[in-house]
Amino acid sequence: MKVLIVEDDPLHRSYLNEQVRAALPECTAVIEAVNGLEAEQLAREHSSAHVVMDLQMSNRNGIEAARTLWREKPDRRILFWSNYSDEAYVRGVSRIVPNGAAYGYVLKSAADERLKLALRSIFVENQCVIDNEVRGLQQRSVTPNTGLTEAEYEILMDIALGMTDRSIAQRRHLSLRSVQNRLTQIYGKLNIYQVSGPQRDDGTFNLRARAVTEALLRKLLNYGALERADADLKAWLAEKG
Amino acid sequence: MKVLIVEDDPLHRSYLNEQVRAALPECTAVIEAVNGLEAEQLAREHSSAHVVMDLQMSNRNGIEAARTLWREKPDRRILFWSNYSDEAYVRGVSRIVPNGAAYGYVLKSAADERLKLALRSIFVENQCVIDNEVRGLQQRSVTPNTGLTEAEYEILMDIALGMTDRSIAQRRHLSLRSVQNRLTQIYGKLNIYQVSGPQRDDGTFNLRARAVTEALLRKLLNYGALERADADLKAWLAEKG
DNA sequence: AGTGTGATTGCGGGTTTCCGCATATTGGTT
DNA sequence: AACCAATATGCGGAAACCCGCAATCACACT
Repeated sequence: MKVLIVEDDPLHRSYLNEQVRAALPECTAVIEAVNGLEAEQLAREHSSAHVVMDLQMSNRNGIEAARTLWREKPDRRILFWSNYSDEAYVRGVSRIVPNGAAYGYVLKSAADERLKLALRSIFVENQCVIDNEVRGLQQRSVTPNTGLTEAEYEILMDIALGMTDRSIAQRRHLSLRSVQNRLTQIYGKLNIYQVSGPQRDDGTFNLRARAVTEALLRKLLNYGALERADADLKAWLAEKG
Repeated sequence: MKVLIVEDDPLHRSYLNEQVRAALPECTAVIEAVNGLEAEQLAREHSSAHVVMDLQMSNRNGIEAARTLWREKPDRRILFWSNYSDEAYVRGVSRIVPNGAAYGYVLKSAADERLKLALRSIFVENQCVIDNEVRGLQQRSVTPNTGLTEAEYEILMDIALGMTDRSIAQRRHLSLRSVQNRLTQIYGKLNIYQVSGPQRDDGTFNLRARAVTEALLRKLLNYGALERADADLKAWLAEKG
């Protein structure tokens, strides 16, 4: 068994290396990459290697790299090891995981034991291991009342990118009014109407802009998600001409 | 000499501890805090201690903590040790550093030697040490053409928070038109007008929203800055009644 | 005093956002 | 087939945003 470690922080990288060797005595080789780009190359050379990687990295982050890895080999086993349980990350991951692939999501704050267990479960037993905290998010986002639906999330990303209602309508194949309807739903769910005390709909807030802020503060959105979405948008703009 | 280490990541914390002891043999005690809140308390108990701390922490981040520390003791020496050189952080720090205080800003990616040197310069020689990369940002943001002025940055934060033109005018004691003028300046400097190819002022983008996105992507803004600004805004709203 | 640059403000008007109201359309249930 | 809830669409209007134009103010420099 070979394991590819993808992590930009040197301290964390060597810690991971240590843990992997301890947890997986059957592992014959540990390869290290310091960012997503390098990971994609090394993964091609070692097509049988399992992967454990960080999400937040400069020069191709974990989600983008994973997307590539899985596109090239859908049964690749990947363990995500991240500092954060932001909903943006969780959505990002669960959006790209191929059907039936085994993967894991462990927080860096977890104890050594938990990490080792996850390593064995995924790489040996071929079983998914999702951190409890993360699991909670996944549940909630399906429940309608609390979280945003996939469709709403999509529109939320679009206004976060700075698109107008009209261009969103065009991109998502909706009427202008429908886009606006979705927006009002989003505003409701994010509680934009009663920011700072009830009955405050004086015009202190621009709803659309405030929604984005609120989403960022709640970690529904984060830098990585924006970056990816912006790249997608640019691609769409280009093909639209 | 006593040194207070503030860092949430255990690996980084123990690394710092090691480096501090190696660089400063005259140091008699090393105290550790895992977040800003704890740091504030421990700093009160050890009022002579110098501080080295991370910026990105949950439960009171480094900038907020530093603001408190400096308010209570303006000549406290603080070395910021951060993963990132985002302009948002740099602005955040240089906005709160008291007149004449010695402080430092070193990136985590720096070599051991650089960190040790910085520790000695600040804590022993009482000299400022700013990482070169960071230094570059400080310069640029003063230069008018490239970066935003302090006034523009302020307004940018306000729209990022989702405020309307009118409430911004009220908050900043400007006329409505002046706010809008500043906004157009910002749009210009952030290149909102020619996103994705020149001569594209079709209505694909909502300028105000796009400006925020652009600022986030360029790391003029980040989560921590938003969080702080949002707290300030809430305070203002409360006092306004 | 005189001059000039740059920020501030007012006015007007074109565009976009936000939303109430009313009317399809869809998909699933009884 | 009848029904219901959720969603999509169209219309119209109040408010907000964006900005060109022009007058005023502030401040420095000569």
